[in-house]
Amino acid sequence: MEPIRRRALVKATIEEVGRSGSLDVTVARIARRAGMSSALAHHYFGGKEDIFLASMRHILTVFGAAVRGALATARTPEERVRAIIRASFEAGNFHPHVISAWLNFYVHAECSPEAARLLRVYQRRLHSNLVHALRPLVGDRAGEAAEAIAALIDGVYLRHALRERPARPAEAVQLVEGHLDLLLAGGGR
Amino acid sequence: MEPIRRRALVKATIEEVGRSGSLDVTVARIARRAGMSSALAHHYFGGKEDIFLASMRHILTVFGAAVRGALATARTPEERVRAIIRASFEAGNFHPHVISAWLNFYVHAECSPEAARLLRVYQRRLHSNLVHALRPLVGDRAGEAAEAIAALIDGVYLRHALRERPARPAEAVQLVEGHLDLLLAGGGR
Amino acid sequence: MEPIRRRALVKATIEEVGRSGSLDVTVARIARRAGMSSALAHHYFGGKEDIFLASMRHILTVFGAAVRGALATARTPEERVRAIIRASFEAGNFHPHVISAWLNFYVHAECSPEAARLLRVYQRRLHSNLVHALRPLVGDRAGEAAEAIAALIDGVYLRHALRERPARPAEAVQLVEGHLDLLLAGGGR
Amino acid sequence: MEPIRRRALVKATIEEVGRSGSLDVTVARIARRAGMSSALAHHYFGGKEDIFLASMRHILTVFGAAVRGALATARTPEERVRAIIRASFEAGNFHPHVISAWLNFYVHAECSPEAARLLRVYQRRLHSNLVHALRPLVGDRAGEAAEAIAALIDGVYLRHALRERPARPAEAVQLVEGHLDLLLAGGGR
DNA sequence: AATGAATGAGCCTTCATTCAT
DNA sequence: AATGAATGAAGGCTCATTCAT
Repeated sequence: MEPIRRRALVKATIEEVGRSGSLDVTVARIARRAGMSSALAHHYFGGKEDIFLASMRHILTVFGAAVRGALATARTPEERVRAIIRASFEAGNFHPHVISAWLNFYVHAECSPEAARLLRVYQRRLHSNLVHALRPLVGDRAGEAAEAIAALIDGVYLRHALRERPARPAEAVQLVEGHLDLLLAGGGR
Repeated sequence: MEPIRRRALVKATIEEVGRSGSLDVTVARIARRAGMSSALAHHYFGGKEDIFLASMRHILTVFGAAVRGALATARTPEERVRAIIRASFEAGNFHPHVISAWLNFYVHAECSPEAARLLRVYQRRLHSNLVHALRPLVGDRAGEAAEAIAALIDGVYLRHALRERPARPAEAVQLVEGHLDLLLAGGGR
Repeated sequence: MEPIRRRALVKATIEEVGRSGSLDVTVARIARRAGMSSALAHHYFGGKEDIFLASMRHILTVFGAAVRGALATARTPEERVRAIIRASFEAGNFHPHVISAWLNFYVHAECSPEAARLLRVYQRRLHSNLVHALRPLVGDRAGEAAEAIAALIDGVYLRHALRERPARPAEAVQLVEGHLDLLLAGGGR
Repeated sequence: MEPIRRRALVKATIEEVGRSGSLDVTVARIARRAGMSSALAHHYFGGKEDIFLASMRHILTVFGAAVRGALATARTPEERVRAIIRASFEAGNFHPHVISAWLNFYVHAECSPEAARLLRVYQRRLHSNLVHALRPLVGDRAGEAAEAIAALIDGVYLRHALRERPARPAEAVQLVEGHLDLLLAGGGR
């Protein structure tokens, strides 16, 4: 039972946070959407913060899996970079509720050490993946390039959280790949 | 007294929200930091939400003034774009507390219509400034280019909110201008 | 549990309002007298106003039941009128706390639409009962007669709310029946 | 200045209490309607309760004056009784706001000793006036008769407080005089 | 495994009241 | 005579959390 309940709660949390656009959702609401009592939610997780952390972990895990999956089929360095970008805006990750929940958790990291830790892990992995893929393409400037692409990805997420639904993954990808195109075209020398 | 008190409250709000990295700060805390009772804070503003909106308005006003000031001395289109970028990361705007408060208000706009309205005004103005400056440089692609630069600016802000203090305006500017450099170098053709 | 708690709260409300002679009683006081936390009171009712309305509804229900019960055993029109009068001052209704609570709710109806609605229902039912019983006795003048008796009942209640305890049902009945006696004696012609 | 300000406040209080149908009106509102600051209201009266008491005193004074005036022109005992009844529903007293304020103060007496004292004075005077006028008409039964008429007057007031505006003095008088008519017609023997 | 029952803690907000000017 | 400025106190309400069943 436990894993089923936990999954249901995580899903409900993302939906509820995503819908309301705020972490000020009651445990009772989340539990109700997950089809159980709030007492049970507390039983399976320690408390509200733990539910949030589990949800954040889930979002980051899904994201990581998407990147890993995309990287597996990439053959060239350039393909690897594009794979990371595309994975970032894949349907599963780029759903309005998920975007909003992601942003809320992101901000929540400012006052939750554990959330900050999770986020740093994600950022470091993304950065390392990007650097690894970019090095053969731009050499020493891989670090800055990775930083710019990561910022661009986060910025696009941020701006989508406020936009009217639904999100347009294709546009998002194009915007970030536009930067990559410039980088590869002009940056060769 | 009223303008003095209001200014003090806005300043205290930004500081308190910035420090804690969350909008879950009590009116009492804000008022205490501003050196008054919470009753007085409610007297001068209507309530908590109004204090937040006034603070957000203040941040956006300061930002707008910085951009306007920077634009005033720019002579060429390229200088105009760089002026906007630099103004975005000017010391006054790019203070850790301000960054954090800005981000929190940004997210708050997801569930506050008035905050959303304020944000849209800021976004539209930034976009229009960028497009106006970019058109002579990249022609039809000014719209996309503006979108990318704006996303980059927001992304850098977002990532700085999580970083350990203090912020590094110079690095931030360089990151965004790096994109502009690529754009202008590769966009000639 | 719910019905038990609700009953306890209604009872405590009437007692507390009756004792203090005012609706300015805190939910906490009411809840404490009912043996629970104020949070639970808010849980079972929506808020203070709902607690008041439920209490008013209870008073009017008890009153209505008393009248219905008394009418059931009345054989003649005159007995019906006297039954209504006596039921109005029956021990259950004419308890000092109940009188005071009733009066407070009555006045509260001036600024609470739902309370006003409840009161109108009670008034209309009382009026209709009286008219129905009086018609065979005074014909066309049943309407005015009902109005006078109702006003007399309310006036006696009002004046008892201020009196030192305890109430004297017998005197109250006699006062109203005195009017009825005059009506029936002089109204023959 | 003082008497002018006090009069203005009393008038504003009756209007404000009458309009809202509740004593839960802020001193600030009352003062604003009276065209002054709430601080000044506190200066002239000791506090909120004193403003209420002065307003109540004013209502009772006006009422008393109306009765005295009416009694002055009455020649026979019966005329005296009718004079009292008519004075009770005179335009000045029977204005919707005044009725509502009167009722609110009446109920307030349940938890304000001084208000209770004022009310008792009014009640005693009314009772004594009625008894004095009724004695020549109904002898020993003057006490009960006075009680009934007083209850009827209060009841009519009470019921008018809830009614839709405007009040109908004529109907009110007729209702109470109807009782008197019965009393004099049937009570002679 | 699951929940209804229950509460302590805390926050926003209101308002009568005071005081310096 | 008059008021703007200021606050302490208090109340309604919410909610995360606990616990007995």
